[in-house]
Parts: sequence; structure tokens; C-alpha cells
Amino acid sequence: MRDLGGHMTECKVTDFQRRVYQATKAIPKGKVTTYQLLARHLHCRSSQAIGQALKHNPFAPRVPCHRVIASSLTIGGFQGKITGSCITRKFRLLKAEGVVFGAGRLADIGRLYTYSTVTSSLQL
DNA sequence: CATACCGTCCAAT
DNA sequence: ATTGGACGGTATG
Repeated sequence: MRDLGGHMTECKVTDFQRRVYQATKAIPKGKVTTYQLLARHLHCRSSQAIGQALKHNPFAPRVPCHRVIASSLTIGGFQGKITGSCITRKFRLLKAEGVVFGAGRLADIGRLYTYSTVTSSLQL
């Protein structure tokens, strides 16, 4: 903690993490993305770094980290845990946004937000 | 600088 | 389904 003598309204975050929060914040409501998709969007090859950055999440709930799941469409983790009541809360949050899970997996793949700009050509 | 940890991912079995 | 290695970034010494 180095913000001792200040308003401590700002947490110490690196430039990389800032990008992660920005991208996570851009996820539309009712949709979810994966750590890997986020990593690729940020040109990062490690999805772990994404999860680690989200885990700190000093901007929660402004940053909807609960909208980020694993690439296998599994729920992933939440608040630093991969199982327990935290995950239950994550399910509930997603469900409240219209994202339904079945057997621990995302039921509707259409809810996946791929950061695709859909740019033209070959959309279907 | 070296080591260990991660809300992960992928390949092999 | 389970195991183990990989990769990028952060934290600690």
C-alpha cells in the first residue's frame, strides 16, 4: 500500500490492467466473454494475466468481471475463487442479465461476446 | 535478477 | 475425465 497519505480513491494499477478493465467494461449487458477472447483482444497471449487482473478488480462492480468466463464456456472463477458461494453469486448475476447456464456451462453460445467487429465479409 | 502464483488454455492419456 | 505443461504478467525477496 503506497497510497497512504492520499485520498486513496485511486488504486495502483498498471497500464496492462487498465486495458483489461476497459475491455471488460465494454462487454454489453446480457453477453459474456472469455478470458482468452479478452486476451486476444488485448494482443496478449496469456489468458492467466487477464484473470489475475480481473481478480484485483479495484473498479468492481463498475467493471463487470462476472461477465467473463472460461473459454470452455464454464463459469470460471469469481472474486478470487473458482468454487464456492462466490460462483453461485456469479451465476445469479449472469442469470439476472439473461445469461443462462446449464450443467455448469453456458447454455446459449449466442450470448458469447467475441469482440468481433463484424467488419463485413463473411459474417454468416 | 530469480522464483512463485494465477478467476487459464491446450494437448496427451 | 484427469493430468501436466505452457505463457504472459504481477508480486515478493
